Amino acid sequence: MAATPRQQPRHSQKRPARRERAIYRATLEELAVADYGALSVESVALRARVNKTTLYRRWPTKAALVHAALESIVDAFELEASTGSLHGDLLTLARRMFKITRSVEAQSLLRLRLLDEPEPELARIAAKLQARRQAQLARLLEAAVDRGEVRRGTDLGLVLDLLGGMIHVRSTIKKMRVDDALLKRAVDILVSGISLRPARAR
Amino acid sequence: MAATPRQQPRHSQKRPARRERAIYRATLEELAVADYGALSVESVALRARVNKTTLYRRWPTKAALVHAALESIVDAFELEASTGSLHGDLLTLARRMFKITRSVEAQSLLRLRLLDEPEPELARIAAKLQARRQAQLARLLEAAVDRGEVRRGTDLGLVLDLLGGMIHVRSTIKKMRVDDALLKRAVDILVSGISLRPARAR
DNA sequence: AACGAAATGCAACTACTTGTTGCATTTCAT
DNA sequence: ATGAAATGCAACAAGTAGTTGCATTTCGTT
Repeated sequence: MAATPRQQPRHSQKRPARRERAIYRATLEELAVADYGALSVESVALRARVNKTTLYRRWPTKAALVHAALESIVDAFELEASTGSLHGDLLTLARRMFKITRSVEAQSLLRLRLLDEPEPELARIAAKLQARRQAQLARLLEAAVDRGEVRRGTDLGLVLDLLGGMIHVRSTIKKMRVDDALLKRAVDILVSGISLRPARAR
Repeated sequence: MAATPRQQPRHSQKRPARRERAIYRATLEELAVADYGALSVESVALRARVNKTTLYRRWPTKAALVHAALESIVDAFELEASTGSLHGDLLTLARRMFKITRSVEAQSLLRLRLLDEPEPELARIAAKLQARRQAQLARLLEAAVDRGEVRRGTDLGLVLDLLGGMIHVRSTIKKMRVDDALLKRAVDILVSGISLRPARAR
């Protein structure tokens, strides 16, 4: 259940050794294509080109390994500048959401959130990471809201989940192609739905 | 890989024996709380109060068992009458979606869709079932569309996925409470987004 | 009610996967 | 160059998955 290797690494602790990072990456990659239940420490070892004893020595259990890999995810990213319009900002947001959705990190985080059963702790951590990421995304909308383009009382979290949920369902679950035209159509609908000015057909 | 028990049951074939149905149900229930990867034939046997040899004899592999359980899902349900307005019909649709989302069947279908890796066949079947269900749901919107309340050229599939995606993310992934007020707010946004008449704050 | 075929339960077993340990070899800060 | 820490390797122990033979039960048929 340890979140970090048992022994303090003697190398410079500043950045995790590249081997360690390779292992975390391999773990997440495995988790992006397979269940947590189906994930085996050996498969991670194989992918990371490392002996399985190495893994077992540093992380006593599968859960500990995944835990550490999770903690290694840094979810900071740069925020784009505001485009100056609600429509533009929401589209920027949608594109960013889509990009994130397809990442290895997001895929494995999803698997862990769905987990919840044998390792609730992992589900909790995954949830926290995703919440943080979502909060960052939400800031992309702030500018438009501050500009007063959005109808008062609008539930912004809901708008985010409408957009993000659609992207998630189409991309991850239905494995449909999600292109920019689709994102634009979705944003069109939502903008007409929440903007102050009466909706007009585009 | 057999979808049905190896031997023809000698009993009346009309309806599957109740034991068989109990086994399928146990399989889906297990699948609703655990990975496909973590799913074990023994756990299904335990839940169904049946000896594991019985399962192994009738379905040679775990995949075959799950396959059969999947096929046993009947996804017909009654369609509510139209409420006479786009808003009302969409709300009815949303409520129905939410109800379905929480069902054992939907939970296990989701797990199988996410699978795709060791058993693409299962993912394919799960996809087909969900598509059929979605098509049924879409019919709830037909009335409103026929009435001409919806803007021409509106991508109805997209609207469905906006709504359904949000419900899925909130309910299944984030495990947030989804109440009727939330559904109403979502429908409000979407209706203003797609209806012909200029949107008005409610 | 009685018979017999099919299905099930039970227990023992094999095969495979997972996790552990001892020892030789490599890595790396000093 | 040296030694402590980390790794690889191979052999092992433990646990889980799947199989088999046989006794018992179930249930349609007569």
